[in-house]
Amino acid sequence: MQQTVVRAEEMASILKLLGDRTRLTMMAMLNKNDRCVCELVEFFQMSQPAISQHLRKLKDAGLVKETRKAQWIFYSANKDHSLYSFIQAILSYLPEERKETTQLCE
Amino acid sequence: MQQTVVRAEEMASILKLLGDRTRLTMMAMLNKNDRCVCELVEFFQMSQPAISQHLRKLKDAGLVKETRKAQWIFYSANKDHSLYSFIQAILSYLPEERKETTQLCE
DNA sequence: TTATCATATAACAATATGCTTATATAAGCA
DNA sequence: TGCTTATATAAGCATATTGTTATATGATAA
Repeated sequence: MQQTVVRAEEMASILKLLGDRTRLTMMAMLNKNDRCVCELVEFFQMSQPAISQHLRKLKDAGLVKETRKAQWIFYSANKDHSLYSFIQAILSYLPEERKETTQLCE
Repeated sequence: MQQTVVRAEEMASILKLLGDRTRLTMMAMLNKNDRCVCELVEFFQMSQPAISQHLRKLKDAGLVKETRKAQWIFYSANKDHSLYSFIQAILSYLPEERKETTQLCE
């Protein structure tokens, strides 16, 4: 199986984004389930703007994508990202989420 | 094969360190060969203190180790780091170094 | 409509980061 | 010893990062 090759510059920018506890955990969550902003605010116990700003960075890098459903915007990992397999490889080292947080908005 | 499980906090701090083009490339180099500081200064075309400061961060995290040989201090990846397999997995996505830089000091 | 809820964005402040220059330390050599 | 080379550390500065509060936007519901 041929492994993707990632340029150092590009890899560094992805690692920098994931090099933040909140964003890393967020990516891991969004890699398993879609989540609306309010669920993330609830989960991380952070202000809504703080969460939105983290999501913005992940979105700008193409790591997550959004889908509007009625008044909510759901985010999820962008599995079409050209380096998704790399990201997946990193996230695979994280343990499973402890409490399987229930969907809040829906 | 059982894969190491890494706490989000700890993973984030490693990713943050590797989320810098210089340190990432440096880790990849040191994972293949020992290098003295002067070689890194030469390679990265950066000031000696700048290189030393990056090395310090990597060393503080236990990612690299140093060995003095006469007047030179050689750095190399610390393969005994408890999360070395994780770091290795990340670095494995980088392409091979183009020009196989020759040893400068020795 | 207008009010409300969900989210984004702007402006700002505190702190962190990554250089720079200057200086300290430690080893080798004349 | 005193000079030189290799490296580390300290101090300072510019910029980046990450949160805060205030406000804008967009959708739903009354």
